[in-house]
Amino acid sequence: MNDRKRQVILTAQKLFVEKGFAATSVQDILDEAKISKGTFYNYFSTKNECLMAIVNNGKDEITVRRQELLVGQKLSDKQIFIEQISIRQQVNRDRNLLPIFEALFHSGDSELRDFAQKHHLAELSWMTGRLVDIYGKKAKPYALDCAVLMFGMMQHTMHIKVISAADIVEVEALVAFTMRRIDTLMENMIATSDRLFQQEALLAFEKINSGNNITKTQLTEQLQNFQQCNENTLQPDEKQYFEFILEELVTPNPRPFLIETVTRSLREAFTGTDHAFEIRELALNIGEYVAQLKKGV
Amino acid sequence: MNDRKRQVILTAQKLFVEKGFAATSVQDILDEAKISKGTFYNYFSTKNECLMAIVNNGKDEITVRRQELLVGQKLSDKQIFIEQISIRQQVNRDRNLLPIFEALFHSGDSELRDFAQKHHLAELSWMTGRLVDIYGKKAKPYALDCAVLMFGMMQHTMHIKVISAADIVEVEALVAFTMRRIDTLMENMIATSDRLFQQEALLAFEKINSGNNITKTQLTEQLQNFQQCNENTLQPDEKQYFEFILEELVTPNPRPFLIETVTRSLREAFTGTDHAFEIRELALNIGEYVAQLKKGV
DNA sequence: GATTTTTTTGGACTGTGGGTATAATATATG
DNA sequence: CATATATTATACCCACAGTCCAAAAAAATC
Repeated sequence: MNDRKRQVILTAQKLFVEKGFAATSVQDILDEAKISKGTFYNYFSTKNECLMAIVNNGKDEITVRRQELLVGQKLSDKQIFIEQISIRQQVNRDRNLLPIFEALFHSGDSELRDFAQKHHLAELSWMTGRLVDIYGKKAKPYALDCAVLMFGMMQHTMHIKVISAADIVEVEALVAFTMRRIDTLMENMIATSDRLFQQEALLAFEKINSGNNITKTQLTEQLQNFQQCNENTLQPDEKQYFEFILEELVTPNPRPFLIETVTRSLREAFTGTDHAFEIRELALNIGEYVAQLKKGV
Repeated sequence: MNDRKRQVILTAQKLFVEKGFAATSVQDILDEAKISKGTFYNYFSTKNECLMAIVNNGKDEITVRRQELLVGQKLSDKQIFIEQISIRQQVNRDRNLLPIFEALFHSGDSELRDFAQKHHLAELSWMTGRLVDIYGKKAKPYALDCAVLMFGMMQHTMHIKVISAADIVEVEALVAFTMRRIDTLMENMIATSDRLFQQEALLAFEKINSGNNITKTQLTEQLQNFQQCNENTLQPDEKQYFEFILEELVTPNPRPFLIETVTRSLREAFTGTDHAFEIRELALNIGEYVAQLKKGV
């Protein structure tokens, strides 16, 4: 993805936040981004595709930040989970993605609907896994139910808060409140063996979230490529991050923890710069590879 | 509302169910209902207004059927509540109102948004009141929270069931499942004094649901009017319903229970006939008046 | 039955917005 | 310099919401 295209995405995002998706015409985007119609339709084949790019962009941001939150923490830490959930709500709110995202579901366009559904199910699948991390193996048969319930409670409570309250919604307090509800529900559901979704459904969900595999070769190539392209502009200390990660990757037994920590620092160093996008994409792939590493062990 | 307009509403509804709101053009409605553009825009000033008429129509149906369920039952009966909730889900599903309704929220049009919000808040307000009926006075501070949570859980679970399951969703089982969750949550929230919405919010909600007042004069006029208009076509036993209700209304102390029972029978007798619409409107007003009666006592 | 009023008709017309097509121009790449 | 690719500007097509209006049909009124 080139700079120009990114610029267009950011412009479109800004307009969608301000005016809403439906109310923003392609012409508005052209005027604001100062590009011609031809260029726009060179980047995106439809207005919908532009929207999907924005949503994907937000999704990447969420994924990376969630990975980073877990660096050096226990998977069973409830507070971390609360923060991970909050990230989603915050990013969605900052970018006004909530209404946009919801609009996808109910748009006549089946392409958009499928896209939204896939994202939604991926989120539920992730939540289900995390709930098992937190409540342990005995929670597994009820985790999908609880994830669905939790998502519904949060989403709706947020919605009502937004439309009924004058004051700003404290996302993390809201998530924590919902989490306390899940504490109660999970215990009760285990005790009474009461659930709605069958194990089969869970399996179908698991498939969805199997991320894109990435090989060591692909990853090192990406890193080296970035290094070379920016050889002259990179600060010496910034270069060190790359060198360390590359060295660690070729080690017979790369240490996941170290890679994660350094990657996080790397991303922090580049936040707000012109390279933020590319670095995030790198971080995403590094995270993906590290996850594979951990699974392999 | 004349017959023709009703016919148009039903046709539009059918098309919206089949193709979705956005994907149905006004022209489609004209063709299907075999009316001209002029007529359509004589009835509704916009396509949105047509949609709102459909939604209101569904709402009336729900309200009347909910009233009828309570005839001769205790307000605290949990099963009745479950059925009342199920009615909403069923009517919405039959008429495909769910996606339509949700689409309103996220449409660029602020008029539609307000309309949807008002309906939504009214539903929450109703649920809040019913939860107090069921769990008693001590539940009052937590009833709004629980209503919001319950709505969110149901809506979302339904959504996931629909998009993930091949089999038909058993609405009532789903509602009952959610109700068991609320049993647990309510008890726990009371025990821990844990809630999110403040009392003020609840007061604001209560205002919304204060129905339209109706006077005894207005009601009797409506009843007599219908009687006269259909003097020749009404069966003798059908006439008896009207006569009884009218007599009971002028009594110094009308008995709510009797009026409700007879009204229900009246509506059943007319279900599926050409007068179903008008009778439902009458039943709605009778229910409203009876509610006032009960409050006064 | 004639007259007036209301409703309906159907088509022409406007404006907006998504998307296509294309010839000319600019920018990079080798 | 030459060739490939990206960008621009503009005109154009189509679908659709909504307006306008004069004529026809239907209903109400006398």
